Amino acid sequence: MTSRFESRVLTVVRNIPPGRVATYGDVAKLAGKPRAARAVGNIMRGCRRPDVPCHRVIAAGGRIGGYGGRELLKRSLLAAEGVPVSGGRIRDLQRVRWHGRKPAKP
DNA sequence: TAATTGACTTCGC
DNA sequence: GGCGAAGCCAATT
Repeated sequence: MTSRFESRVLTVVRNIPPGRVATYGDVAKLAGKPRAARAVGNIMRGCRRPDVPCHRVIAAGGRIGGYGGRELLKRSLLAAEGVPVSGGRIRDLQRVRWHGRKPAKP
């Protein structure tokens, strides 16, 4: 906790605009470690803060992670933000995929 | 300090 | 399309 990487990940996730999503790999990449997708997941698990929209962070291929159990709380939140979701999957991932236009300041 | 675990990703069968 | 194995990183025990 409170490691550099974690701060960066949190900042990146916080910068994800509404209606957009990013994969764990993308967040990791934006955080400076393109292969730290697992680590990102771990950080998310321990964070769960209101200032960090963890529901906008999804798995690769438009799949939802395990957050919220099997009912996929993320799905509802994403759908409510305008993200096209289909049975627990993002319909047009490339369309809503966030590219990090608002980079964090280290 | 070392080993295990997990909200991951990608390739192969 | 589903299942398994290998690889990578941080947190936890």
